[in-house]
Amino acid sequence: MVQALSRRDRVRAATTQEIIQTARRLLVEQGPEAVSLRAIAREMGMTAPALYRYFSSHEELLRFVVADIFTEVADHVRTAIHAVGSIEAADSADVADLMVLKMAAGCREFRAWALEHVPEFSMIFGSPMPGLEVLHEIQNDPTLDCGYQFGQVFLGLFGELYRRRPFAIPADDEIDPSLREQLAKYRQLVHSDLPLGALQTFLRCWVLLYGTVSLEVSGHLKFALDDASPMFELMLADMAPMVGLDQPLPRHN
Amino acid sequence: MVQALSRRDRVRAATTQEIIQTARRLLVEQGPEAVSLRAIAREMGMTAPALYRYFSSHEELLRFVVADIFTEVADHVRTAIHAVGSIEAADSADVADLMVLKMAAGCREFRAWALEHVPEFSMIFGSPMPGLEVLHEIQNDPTLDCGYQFGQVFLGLFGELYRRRPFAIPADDEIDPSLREQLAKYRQLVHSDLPLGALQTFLRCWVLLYGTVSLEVSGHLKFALDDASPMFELMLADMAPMVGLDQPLPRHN
DNA sequence: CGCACTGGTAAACGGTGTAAGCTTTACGAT
DNA sequence: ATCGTAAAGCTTACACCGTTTACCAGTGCG
Repeated sequence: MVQALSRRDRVRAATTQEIIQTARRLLVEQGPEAVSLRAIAREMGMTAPALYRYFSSHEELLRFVVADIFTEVADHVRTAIHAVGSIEAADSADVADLMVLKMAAGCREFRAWALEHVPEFSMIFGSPMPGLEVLHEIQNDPTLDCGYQFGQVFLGLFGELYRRRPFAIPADDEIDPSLREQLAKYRQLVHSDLPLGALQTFLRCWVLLYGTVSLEVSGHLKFALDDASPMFELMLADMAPMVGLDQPLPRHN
Repeated sequence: MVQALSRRDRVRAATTQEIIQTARRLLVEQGPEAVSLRAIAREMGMTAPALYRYFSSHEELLRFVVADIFTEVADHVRTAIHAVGSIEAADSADVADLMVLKMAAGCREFRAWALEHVPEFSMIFGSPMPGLEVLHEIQNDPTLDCGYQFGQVFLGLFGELYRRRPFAIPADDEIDPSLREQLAKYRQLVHSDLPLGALQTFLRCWVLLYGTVSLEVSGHLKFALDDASPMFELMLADMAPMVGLDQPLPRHN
């Protein structure tokens, strides 16, 4: 099924990638408004309409940029999780503890990456992309897949934590019926074998993590706090009991 | 000190208001990109440069729009809180319960307003406005005051709840020193007499509420849920113990 | 009356995304 | 090896955008 790439196709892919990277550089160096077709083309020694050979519109180009950012943050979080230690190297009794450490490391890395990459973070998690409703109908939307991959990083970790050291989750019949139905659909979508209650807990954790980081990064906490890191740690403390810990998610030094 | 407005000044204020309302209408009907000076002017039967008689730039106009939206959502929440019942009419024993109902009503109204006014919500709580850092140094920035007023609605309610039925809060020396310092500054800024621990709890509640609503409105929960209302209710259930309740924040019918 | 100010205009500058058409280059199949 | 074709540039053009400038019709006031 998969065709070997011809030389021309490889050149094309390389150029496509270069366009995306140029767009990202402009985003970081000069802000979101600077990411114009003309600016990108200028930066690459081309003219703006030439970019239409690679992307059908400005918006599509941006969606590829978003996808690129998504995979980067996913990689960062994955790496941070992995750096905590490997499961094989640990005593089987310590494995559960290790998973907890990985969880904390993943969350903290997510925040750290966000704070170091504010424009990128705003791009992928900021206000709804123009034409978001339509976006869900697009077939080859790269953001969907990359967003999915990103979610899998956290969900995979969460699932493993649950398997290694099961914590209290609501039984199926304790879950709001409407929510239960949606969770079932979601479980199927992400090919998970976790109980619905675990998925509910997972989503609650994600809301907590996203809300805290997003609020801090967007600057909408500045009215009260200059440095929101203590609030982030408090959030982690809130998250701990959700996954069956008495202690806040510990630091891994 | 306050001068009576001359007739001309009243006309001017009315026109200013009409510009803002036109901008809001365009925002709602045609999305954020449609709020251009030319479009506003066209809509009002004027030309774009005429708007410069009222606002010094496009961005300043937008900041006034944001301020307008802020006061509207604040009014909505305030009204919803008030509609639950007046304190005078209640038995003194029921007053505390009443405050809890008001709290729940305020949070739910905030979400309801956000869902009914997605473009406006994205405008005031979305990704950081271009040049946000500078924004804090502007003197007559209307968004600062209106954002403050908005915060006071929730903080006032929270404070009254705490006074009527004090709940467990961390003592000053249990608070992270860095956070304690910032909370002290914040308390002074908002002229509150609440203990620092209460302010910390308040901010945690706000992070929870904002994060949940923002995630839902921006559509970044769609990957899992079509209807996020059950998650919102779960969030309210999480919030309840923070303010000393065993039961989730009850509904007021 | 004359003067200054207010609130509008049109024109223009440099910027944007995008569409259309033309040219050159280079690959692939015959 | 050649020829057709498609890819990947280019230029030009259009309709927008925010903003500045210069100009002009009123209005209110000394």
